[in-house]
Amino acid sequence: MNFQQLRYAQTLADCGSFGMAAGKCCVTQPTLSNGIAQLERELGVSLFARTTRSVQLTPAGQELLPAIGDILFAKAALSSLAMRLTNPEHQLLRIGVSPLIGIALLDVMLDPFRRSHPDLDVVFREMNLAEMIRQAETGQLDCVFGPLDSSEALGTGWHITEISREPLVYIPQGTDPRAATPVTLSDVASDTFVLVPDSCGLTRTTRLLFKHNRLKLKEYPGEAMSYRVLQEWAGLGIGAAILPRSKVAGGAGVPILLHAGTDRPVMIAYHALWRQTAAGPSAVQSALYTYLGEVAPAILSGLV
Amino acid sequence: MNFQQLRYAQTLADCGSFGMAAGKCCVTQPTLSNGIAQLERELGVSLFARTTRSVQLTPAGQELLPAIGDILFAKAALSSLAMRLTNPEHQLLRIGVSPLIGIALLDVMLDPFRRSHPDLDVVFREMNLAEMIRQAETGQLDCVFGPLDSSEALGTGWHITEISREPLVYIPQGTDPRAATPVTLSDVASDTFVLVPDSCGLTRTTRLLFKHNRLKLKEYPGEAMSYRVLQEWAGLGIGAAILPRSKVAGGAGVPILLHAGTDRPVMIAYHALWRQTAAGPSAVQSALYTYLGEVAPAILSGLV
DNA sequence: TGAATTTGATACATAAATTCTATTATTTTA
DNA sequence: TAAAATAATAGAATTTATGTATCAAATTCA
Repeated sequence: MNFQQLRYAQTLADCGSFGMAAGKCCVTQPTLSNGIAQLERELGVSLFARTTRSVQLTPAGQELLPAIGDILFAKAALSSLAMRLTNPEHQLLRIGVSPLIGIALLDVMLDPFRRSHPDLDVVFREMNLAEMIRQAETGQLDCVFGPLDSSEALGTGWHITEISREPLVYIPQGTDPRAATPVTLSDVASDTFVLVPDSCGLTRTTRLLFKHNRLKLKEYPGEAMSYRVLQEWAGLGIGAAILPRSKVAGGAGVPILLHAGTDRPVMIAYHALWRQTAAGPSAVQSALYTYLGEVAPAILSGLV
Repeated sequence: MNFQQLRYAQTLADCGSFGMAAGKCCVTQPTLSNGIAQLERELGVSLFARTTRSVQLTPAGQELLPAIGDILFAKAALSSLAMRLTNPEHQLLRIGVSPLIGIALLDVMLDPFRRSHPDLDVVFREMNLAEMIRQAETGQLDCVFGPLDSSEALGTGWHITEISREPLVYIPQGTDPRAATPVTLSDVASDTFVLVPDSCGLTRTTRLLFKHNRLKLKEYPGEAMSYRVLQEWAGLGIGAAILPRSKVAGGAGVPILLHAGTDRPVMIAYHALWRQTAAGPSAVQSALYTYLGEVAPAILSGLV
């Protein structure tokens, strides 16, 4: 096991293709292919299910990928810490990201900011929403991104900025030939819904949505391991599902927007969140927070 | 940077000699020497101060070593997680250790336990006491070891076992030619004391000790970076110090035991701590907890 | 004071690994 | 059925890591 192989695995999970991941890692496709094979051999499990047309994470891969991310995060932290010892100008921003938003999107959003701060390292960590908030609280993360609710019960001293929002869509159970016209929450409240594990924040958002509309959410007892699996299960007739529009896989046709009581579509809001420290923010933190309020939403609105 | 080099650095920091560390890592001394040199070159800082007779961590090394430990901990977690996927019998115990106790000691203490559980991985993480307790609370660690006070304010559902205790010794300020007879706390309460950063638990223990005896602790404003530095500073006349007996470096002569009011020596107690989970402990956890109560103290009493 | 010992660094040859180019096998697409 | 796309394999070249032998410096002890 080496850091290169772990980076290959992380990139491949992002890209979904050996060739594309190889390009991103600046190596040839066989090199990446070998690296992944070697890592899988050492761990004793297949991380990726390959067909000649696609690559997907196996269930084992989905379980192990966060642990791989932890290693690379810790490595980046070490490098950055060392950098700061030789160059006190050097700054580090540690950012937590909900899997619902994903590192890839944040990476694009913060790209202009990173360019304008050459002495800055930004390290991302994709993790459980609750754990993320705890780490921001203890100063282990400088900023976290996730689907927060406005009614969020946070302690004092938090700053919160909405950076983007998008509509939620309804995935009907089975191959429901329903026209792609919006449905209201009460229309579908009698369905049984398949949910993902409550770590990214989507499950909690869904539950809160029903609660705020005074509806009872009927939950399917099993949990889908990914957004893709969620849709598969819905297609197989196991239950209906609710997803942000950007997470709906392409082949599914026109998505069915969810509406609350009136004509208003139900939106999921993504927030940036950070905690006010006693010492006050550093210069780079201040710059980031300004950027998040002013520039970032414009970039995201063109992407999501 | 690679995992081998990080392991070299961690082992070297433990051993204090290239030759011994090389032996522990099963490589030759030049290999380890090269590995360390390469790591230092990549990080851009010296981690170790070498003389021809000894190796010590530099201040930079002391700052970076925990980050190195984090990487190796994350790697062990990944390996163990993968192992459990192929062999469900396989168990993982994640153990947090206060720097005051040190991984080396725990390693020896748990050795018989590990031998009797072949399908068990034990990974150690040396860290801040407060952070450790938090991680035990959220289930990220199975058991933590540190100098807890009996008056410790913990939530409900915690188990706590004393595994060992040892006397505290008083290091006088300067080359005080005081006879090595015990002193009482009130004898020395007027001294100014040098302390270490409040992460291992010794500083908190010292403060509590004074508080419980209704004495005011005069603290030197700077912090010594290690127990060795603490003694150096005391020797230089910067202030007095209080240390567990096992942490006193050899050359200092007969240590001066601290007594509370009566003849009773002041002891520091080391505890094992774990949190009762809703699901109840696994078989291996139960076995560990029994071991900690019955076998471990006997082993430790012969070592500390 | 000086020889013996201990410690870490260096040089160089060898062994191992990584990576690349070229090619193959398989599946999907048109 | 041909073309295109994808991942795996083979083999050579390169790079990296390791071990043996040796050196330089400091300490120990007679």
